[in-house]
Amino acid sequence: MGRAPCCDKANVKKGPWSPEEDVQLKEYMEKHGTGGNWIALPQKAGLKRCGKSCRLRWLNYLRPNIKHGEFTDDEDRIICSLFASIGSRWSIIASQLPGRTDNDIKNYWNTKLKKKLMRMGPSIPHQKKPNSLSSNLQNYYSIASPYSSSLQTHISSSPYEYQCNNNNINYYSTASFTSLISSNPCVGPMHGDYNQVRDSNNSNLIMFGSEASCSSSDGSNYFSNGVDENQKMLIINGSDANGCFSENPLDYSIEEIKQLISTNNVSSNNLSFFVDEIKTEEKLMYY
DNA sequence: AATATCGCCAACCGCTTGGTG
DNA sequence: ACACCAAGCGGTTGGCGATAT
Repeated sequence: MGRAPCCDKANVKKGPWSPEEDVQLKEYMEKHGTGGNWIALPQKAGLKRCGKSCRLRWLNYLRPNIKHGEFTDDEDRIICSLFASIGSRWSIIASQLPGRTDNDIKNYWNTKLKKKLMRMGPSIPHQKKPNSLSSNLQNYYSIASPYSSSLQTHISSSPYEYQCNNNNINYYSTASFTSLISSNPCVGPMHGDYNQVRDSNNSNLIMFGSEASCSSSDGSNYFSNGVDENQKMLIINGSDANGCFSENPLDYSIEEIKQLISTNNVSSNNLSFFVDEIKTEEKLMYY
């Protein structure tokens, strides 16, 4: 017993879409939208296609504001960073890259980005050399990328970390961002405003700062300081999404972080991170 | 010049999720 | 609580152009 087909396979066209079909679908969508039912759409639009096929064609290619072509370095970094923390959840990753589709990002990762990273080894662009403080630490790292597509704002936890090539992108220190959110309760919820460290077995997750989503996958269900046994997660300065941000994670020195790791029984074997000096502050990066 | 291999990406398949009655 | 169904999602495939042999 197989799964019932979603449409009459004998009477639907498969394979690449012709320009005529594209026009037909686009015009129908612009006039009527889906009407909340993709399955019924092809017949209404006069297309000999399966509803799923129409949906995919619209979402991945025809809908407005789709961005095609080369990925920027910033996009690369966001993808790497999110992949490191949540894995291949392409739709979530895509939600942080305006104009990009999950399919596009998935293809890009599988065909190019993964290979590019393998060529580069554990480091990725914007890495700074570990300084003397981190001589006993490995130099795995990735960027911390607090990011919000809803604000169209890429927020760095330090205004000094990223090259700003685009005047439309604003950069905030964590402190100024916290203040921005506190004074604008209508802004948000924000997603991914956090820094993490994982050990090399990918089993211990240490989370700094605040997190805004209500999904548990990124640790946001664990808002208080302490260790979560199931997730093997040490939350430092955790807080919730609704404007309730805690103190700046940069306030911790590396010695204090080590102390927290040790007193909370998080295994420090092969813990892979390094400290990056920005001005006089110590900053943890995560991989 | 002919053929094989590679790289890319649009599209498909089927499982999971979430809404509804 | 349960069944049903459409949408969402991610892994995989197939076709096509580019490159290598």
